[in-house]
Amino acid sequence: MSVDTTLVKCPECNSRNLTYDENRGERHCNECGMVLEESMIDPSAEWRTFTQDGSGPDRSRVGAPTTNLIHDKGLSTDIDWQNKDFAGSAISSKNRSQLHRMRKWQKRARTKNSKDRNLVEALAKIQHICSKLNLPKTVAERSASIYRKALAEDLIRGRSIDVMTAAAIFIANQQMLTARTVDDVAEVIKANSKEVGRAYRVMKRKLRIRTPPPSPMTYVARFCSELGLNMETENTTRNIITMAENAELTYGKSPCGITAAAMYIAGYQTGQIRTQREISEVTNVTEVTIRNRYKGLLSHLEMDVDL
DNA sequence: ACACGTAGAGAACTGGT
DNA sequence: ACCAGCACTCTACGTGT
Repeated sequence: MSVDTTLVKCPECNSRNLTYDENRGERHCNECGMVLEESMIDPSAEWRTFTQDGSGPDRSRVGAPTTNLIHDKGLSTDIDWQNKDFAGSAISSKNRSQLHRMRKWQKRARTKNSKDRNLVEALAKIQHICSKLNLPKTVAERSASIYRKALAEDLIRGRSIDVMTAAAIFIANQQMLTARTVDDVAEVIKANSKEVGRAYRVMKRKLRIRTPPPSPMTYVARFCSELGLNMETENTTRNIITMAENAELTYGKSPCGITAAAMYIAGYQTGQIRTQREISEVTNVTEVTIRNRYKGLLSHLEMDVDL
């Protein structure tokens, strides 16, 4: 997290107190919690430096950086479509047909086997889904790398590319704490979230990938913003979650459920009341679960609230 | 409209065999 | 590899304010 004071003011409350969160690719206001921009430019380094300690201004750049998002990592050669030679003058008709054949074979050689073709399709899909979800490029890159591993381990065959790309993206999202839910990812590819969840678990197990256990805290900024809750309520929500985690009330429970319940309680404490229905719609947690969770929180934590 | 509580189903994890 | 038991959430419903 870095605080950026040079840019815009919050359109909601005119505060200049804005925070940019690299992981989420979001800028939000610290006063009112408004999310200002959701798909910002990923600021992370895209090329390496060649100085001794790896820092410093000497950023040598030879060619484009390699990327997991192009199936051959962007390292292949393209033959220009123009029938011009290096000096720009036209190529004779004799050589033109040869060039045409070369282009054709170059294209075929680039995507030579079924795995390559699968990868080409999957990588395009990953970029599409990530952009729909406003996920930063770092997440897309990581998803691509996970998908490559899955393909190498033969986990894709017999499963839908859509679902497997979604699963890879969800793993990356969990690792980078970007606060998207399985439902979010599944919705883009119009798949059942249970399928995506299943693929997600299979992938994690077979590739021995570990993701940090999701904390309810991850979703606070996003859900509070979507519910139009101010900073006071958001901070109160965080306090409640901290207490719940310290009291070990969160293990084995759905993190969104805890977040939902904490927001519900926080609303009554600060006067920014949202109905269970409203919270349910934003968090995708049923009202029943919100009730069960907030009852549990209230009975185990000492809080002064009248609901 | 909102909140509450319950019953049954289903998915996922664990531990046993 | 299969199965039973477990805690949790969801759907669907009736009831209460």
